[in-house]
Amino acid sequence: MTNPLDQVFAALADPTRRAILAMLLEDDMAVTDVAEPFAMSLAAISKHLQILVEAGLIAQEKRGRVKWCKLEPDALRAASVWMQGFGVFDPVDLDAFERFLADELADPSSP
Amino acid sequence: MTNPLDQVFAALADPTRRAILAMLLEDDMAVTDVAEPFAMSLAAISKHLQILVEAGLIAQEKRGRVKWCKLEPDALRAASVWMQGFGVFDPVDLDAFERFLADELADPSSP
DNA sequence: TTCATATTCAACCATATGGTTGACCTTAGC
DNA sequence: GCTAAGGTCAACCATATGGTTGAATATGAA
Repeated sequence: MTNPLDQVFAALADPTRRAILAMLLEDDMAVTDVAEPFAMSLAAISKHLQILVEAGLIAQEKRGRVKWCKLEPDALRAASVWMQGFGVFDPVDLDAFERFLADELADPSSP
Repeated sequence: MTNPLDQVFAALADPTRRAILAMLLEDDMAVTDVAEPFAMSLAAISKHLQILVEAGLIAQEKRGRVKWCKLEPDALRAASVWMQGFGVFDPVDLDAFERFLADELADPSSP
């Protein structure tokens, strides 16, 4: 799964990870605090966070023995832009969007 | 995976399915024609289409022996709204879209 | 009727995913 | 130094996913 959009959408497909993103929207959090409301092990949450990092959706920074997690909206933006190409048809940008689609279809790493 | 957003994002996580959606943006298509550009069996494409139907992203209608597939953008819009809940971008961020396109053209290895 | 086309079904396979547990490393505090 | 807290790692397990093939079904054409 090399394609960045693959990783972003796959990361968003899990409700635990979407809930984590929503929590981080409020504020930056430590890994243990992220895990607290969930009925699963810390290791499981740690894995979810790793997936979010690899998708570019969050960033982590270690200060002392605490690892802080913060939202990283750029990857979300790319996915949102992809989706909005379907939902919103602006005559001005339709040509550009079609070029983008042609590009994605032509890319051998994609389909 | 009961949550509709789970299904929508999981459906979008596969590059074959995103390419199918892009094709259907052009026009409605029969299953066989959808499958034509892909290097995989018709049965595999049939499964991908079923996943897109269950996610609400496309609809299928059988006329004669041909089953037509058409885009159903409402489910996409729901996912888009979820992402916009993060508030980090406008519902229609054409600037972001243009930047995204520029990046795409500059780096064809990452659609 | 007979044959071909369009599509799905069923069984199977390899790999990915999401979870567990217990051991491990690093850092903080006493 | 000793102990505890914060996280990760490794091994494992069950199930999901994405693909295959061959048989089956339904419709259209001759």
